[in-house]
Amino acid sequence: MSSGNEQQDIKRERILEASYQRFLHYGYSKTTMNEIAGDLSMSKALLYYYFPDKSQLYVAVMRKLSTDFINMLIDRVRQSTDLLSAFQAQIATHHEFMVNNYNFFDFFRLNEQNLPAEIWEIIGQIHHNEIEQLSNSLLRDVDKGLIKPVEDPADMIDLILDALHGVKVRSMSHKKTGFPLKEHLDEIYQKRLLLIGIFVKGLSA
Amino acid sequence: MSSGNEQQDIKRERILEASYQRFLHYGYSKTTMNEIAGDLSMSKALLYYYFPDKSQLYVAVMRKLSTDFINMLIDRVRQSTDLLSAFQAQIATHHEFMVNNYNFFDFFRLNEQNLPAEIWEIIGQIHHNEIEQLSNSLLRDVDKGLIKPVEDPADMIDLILDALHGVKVRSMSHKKTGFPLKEHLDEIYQKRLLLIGIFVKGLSA
DNA sequence: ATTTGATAAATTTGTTTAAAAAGTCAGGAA
DNA sequence: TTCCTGACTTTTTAAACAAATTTATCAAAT
Repeated sequence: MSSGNEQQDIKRERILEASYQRFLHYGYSKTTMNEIAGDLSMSKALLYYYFPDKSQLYVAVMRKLSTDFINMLIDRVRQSTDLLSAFQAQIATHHEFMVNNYNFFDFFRLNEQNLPAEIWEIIGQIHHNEIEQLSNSLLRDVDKGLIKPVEDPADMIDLILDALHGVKVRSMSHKKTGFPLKEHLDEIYQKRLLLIGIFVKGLSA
Repeated sequence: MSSGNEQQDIKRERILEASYQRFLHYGYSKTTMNEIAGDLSMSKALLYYYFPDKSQLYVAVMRKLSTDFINMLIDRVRQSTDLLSAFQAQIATHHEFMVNNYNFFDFFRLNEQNLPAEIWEIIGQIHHNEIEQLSNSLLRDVDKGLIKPVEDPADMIDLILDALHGVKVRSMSHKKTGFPLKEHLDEIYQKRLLLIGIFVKGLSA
C-alpha cells in the first residue's frame, strides 16, 4: 500500500478538492474540466494525467465522501448502546450527509439510471456497512434479550432501511421522482425518527 | 345524477373498455386513436365526440379502475377485524391491482413527472380512501385498547404507507427508478406483509 | 343527436450544422 | 523518467429544419 509518489498524492488531493467544490456548487454537468483546471492554475491536460476521464474524477470524489461517511457512521453507531440509538445514529448521519452535499448529487437526478458502475459499487459499500453495523446492534440486543430473535438479521435491516427510504413529504407527492428537495430533508428526518421508534418497538421481545 | 342519454353512456363504456384493452396490452404511447377506433369499427372522429382528447380518455379509464380499486379496498377492509388484517387487506388489494394492470401504467414510467392534473387527483382520492379506511381501523383498535393512542391517526397511516411503499427488491437496486419490474411484485408483496406485522406490533399498547 | 371523411394542427422522429466540451498527443521542462 | 502544456482531434450538446406520424377539428351527411 501507499507505494506511490508523495507529490503525486498531494496533487491528486488538490484536484479532488477543487473538483468537489465545483461539483458541489454547480453540479456535474455544469462544471467543465477547463474550469477545474483553471481553479488550480493548471492545464486541462494535466487533469487527464491524474484521472482517466471526467466521470472517474467524479467517482474519486464520491469515493472520498463515502469513506468519510462510513467512518462517521461506524464511529457513531459504535457509541450507541442499543438498536434504537444505533438507527438514530444512522439516520442522523445520513441526514447530515445529504444536507451538506445536497447539490453534489445532481449527477444522480440528471442521469437517473445508467450511472457509471463504480457509483453503484460505492453505494453498495455504504449499504453493506450500514447493514453490518446495524445487524451487529440488532444481534447484540437479541443477545441481551431486548429483541426477539430474527431469522436473517441482514435481511431484516435491509427491509427496515427500505422502509425508512420510502419516507417522503405529505404535500406535493407529484414532483421529481429521483430524490427529495432540499427543503424537505428536515421533515423527512423527523418522520424517520418517528418511524424507527415504532419499528424497534415492534421488534422488541 | 345520470341525467344523460342511455345510448351515450353505453357507447362511452364500450370506448372505455376498448381503450383499456389497448392501454393494458400496448401502453399509452403505443396505442393510437385510430387503433382504438378500428377495434370498435367506428371513426376516430367519433372518439373525439365522446372524449375531449386522448389523455382524458386515459384519465377516464383510470378513473374507472380507481373506483373499482377503492370499492374493493373498502369492502375488504370493512371485513377485517383489526388493524393488522386491515393493512393486510390493503396490501393484498394493492398487489392484485398492480399485477392485473401492470402494463397499463407504462404511461407513468414514460412521463415520469408532469402527468395530467386529473391523474394526481385520482391518486389523491385513492390515497385519501386508504388513509380513511385504515385510520378507522386504527382508531377502532385504539378504542379496544389494543393500540396505543396516536396523536394524528391520518399522519401515522400516511407514514406507514410511505414506509410500505419504500419496500423494494434486494438485488439490482440500480435499475428503473420509476416503479418495480413485474417479476419483483411478489417479493415486494411478501416483504410488505412481513414489515406491517412488525409495525403494528410496534403500535400495540 | 350521431357519425364520418377530409383536412388542419401538433407532436414525434430524424438529419444537419455549429458550438462547446471532452479527450489525445507530440514534445518541452524539471 | 516523471510531470506538464499548447495545440489538436473527437465526442457531445443544442438548435434548426424537414418528413412522417398522430392528434384534433369541422363541415356535411344520416
